[in-house]
Amino acid sequence: MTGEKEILGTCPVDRGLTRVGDRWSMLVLRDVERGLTRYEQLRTSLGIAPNILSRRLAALTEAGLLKKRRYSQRPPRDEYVLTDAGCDFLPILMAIGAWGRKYNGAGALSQHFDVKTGGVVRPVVVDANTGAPIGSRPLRFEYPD
Amino acid sequence: MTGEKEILGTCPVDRGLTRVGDRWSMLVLRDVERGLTRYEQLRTSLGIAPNILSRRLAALTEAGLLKKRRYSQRPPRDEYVLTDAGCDFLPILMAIGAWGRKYNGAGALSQHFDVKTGGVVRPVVVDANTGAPIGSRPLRFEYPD
DNA sequence: GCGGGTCGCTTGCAAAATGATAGTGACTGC
DNA sequence: GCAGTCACTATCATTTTGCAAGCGACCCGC
Repeated sequence: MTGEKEILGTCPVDRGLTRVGDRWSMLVLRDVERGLTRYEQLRTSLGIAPNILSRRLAALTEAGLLKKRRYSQRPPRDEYVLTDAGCDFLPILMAIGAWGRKYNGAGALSQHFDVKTGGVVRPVVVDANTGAPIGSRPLRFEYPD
Repeated sequence: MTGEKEILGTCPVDRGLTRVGDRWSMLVLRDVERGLTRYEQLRTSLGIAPNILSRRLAALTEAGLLKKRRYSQRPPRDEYVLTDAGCDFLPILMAIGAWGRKYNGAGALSQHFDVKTGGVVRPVVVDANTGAPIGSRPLRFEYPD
């Protein structure tokens, strides 16, 4: 489906986008996170064409973000659950969501709340080493060579 | 070029992806961050077809992530620079890069360093309220309605 | 045991996006 | 003039997407 063969440059962003770099894939992951793990649930929630959904699910499975889980033997039916790689991608979706809210956020939007504190979650990308938000400190870019 | 008219659901992720949800757009932003702001620079760096690059630049400009800046009056030539919205998107690219490094990172990859500390930047998405990485605490999803 | 109904898809075909290649216009520098 | 650079546009083939219809394997009611 996807070629899976890529020349693979030195850019990690490119590497990441090779696996999930399209709208539907990300929206599928978002819905799976919300508990919509079955084909029909995803199809109706997203309003996506069935052949496209099949292809996205196969690509995401192939890419290692989702895996199939049999939830009924007879009739044989599978649902799609997040792998570790898939779970690790979710924070990125939240960051995209935060950006979307800020710059395209007119009207009422869905939100995440921290169960313990009850507060709204405000996703920010920080450098784990310094704790400082990315963009607040000067960075230097370095090529491997 | 892009329809620009969307029904706009209640999901902020969807809102975000409406503006940048494709591979080339993100790679363009990445390159602009690296200082490749001119058409020819972008085209040769990305290996993208000129018509596609034109369309992406127009879409990103329309979407408010880039703006044109005249750098030569005669001959009239523009370069593309990041707007505030564009700059705010960069941390997301770094998060995608971190994910790509982790799950698709064989071989030598380019990296960001903190100029002050000299250390490698490790982008993580945290909740600004608690400081805890997204995924480390239980969250609740809530629809507007 | 036959006629729905659900679920998870596949198939066929039209429409839209992408991509390769060639060309164009406005210059500059010689 | 004449070559060269830069930022594109135009044309067309290829690829991807999307819609609508159908299909196979069941289950459920009668």
